[in-house]
Amino acid sequence: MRRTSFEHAECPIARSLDVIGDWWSLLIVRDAFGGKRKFGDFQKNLGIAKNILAARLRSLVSHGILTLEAAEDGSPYQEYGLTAKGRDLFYVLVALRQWGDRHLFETEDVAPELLDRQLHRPVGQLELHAADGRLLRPGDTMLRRRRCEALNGA
Amino acid sequence: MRRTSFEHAECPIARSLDVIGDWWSLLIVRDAFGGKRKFGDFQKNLGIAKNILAARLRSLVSHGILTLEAAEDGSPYQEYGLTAKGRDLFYVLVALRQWGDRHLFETEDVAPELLDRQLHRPVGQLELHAADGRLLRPGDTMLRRRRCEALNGA
DNA sequence: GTCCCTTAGTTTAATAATGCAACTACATTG
DNA sequence: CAATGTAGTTGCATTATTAAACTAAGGGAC
Repeated sequence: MRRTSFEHAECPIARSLDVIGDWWSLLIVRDAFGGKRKFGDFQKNLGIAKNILAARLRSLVSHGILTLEAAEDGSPYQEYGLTAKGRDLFYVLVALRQWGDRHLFETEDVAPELLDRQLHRPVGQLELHAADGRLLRPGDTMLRRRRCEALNGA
Repeated sequence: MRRTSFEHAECPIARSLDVIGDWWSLLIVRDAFGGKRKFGDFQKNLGIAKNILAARLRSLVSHGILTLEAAEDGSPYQEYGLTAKGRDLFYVLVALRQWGDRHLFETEDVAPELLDRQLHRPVGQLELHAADGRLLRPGDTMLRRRRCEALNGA
């Protein structure tokens, strides 16, 4: 592991990156969203070395992002599935997808489109709103260290 | 570089991760949002090795996420600043922050709070909306390979 | 100008992570 | 029972990261 000094970082971004900030974890989660469930599915689709994939899947399971359960379709093997915590990475994946769409594609090659499953129409951009509903843009926010009630006794 | 097979991946998530998916780049961008601008600021705050920081800053500049310009405050050194492309990583950082907040903190240790700079009140959760305004949740989306106009001549 | 301090890196050598290929284990198919 | 498919593990070479020492350039004190 790297960045040991951040293991108990107070910053949630650093903590998140310690869990899913490596080269493969988010791609595995992306494929899990895409319906992949078996070791071989991930391996073939990602082209990742099998030992690395095994280590990543183990890590994701140990962090409660994936579960490893017996397959329901009768196959004798086990399947990896997203937990609620793993499904909640949806917004991280969408943010990465939309940033990549906006900044990493030329007009020639076009990214696949993210569609609403009901309407089959493109979804909007991720939005962050203030308490009063105003749309917030980059730089419209600040951080405040939250007060720790545990410090002064009760 | 790793994952060379994904260098021209059609998936915008994979492309994004190729650019900012390493262990340090997003933390550097986070600190840039926090006002850090000089090499030493990043180095002290992150505890990163100086050669790695130099390599990452070079990479971020070469990808158009940071710029390296003469400092405005008269100091003889240069400063790193976010470009529009870099500022647009805001949503990725917020997504990681909110996921970490929700899943990586116990009741005892609390993450710093993201506030609206105007109201000084906590911001809402990132939202993804369908074309008709419906709020979309994890799994409510699908992908469609966009059609390539270049293929059939005109 | 010389000495020393700060800033911003580079270089070097040790350590850790990754990738590749071969191998194991187990269950099914023929 | 041999062949095949799935899910890994093991060993080794390659690559990335780290820490520490080193370089270079500017500024201030004298």
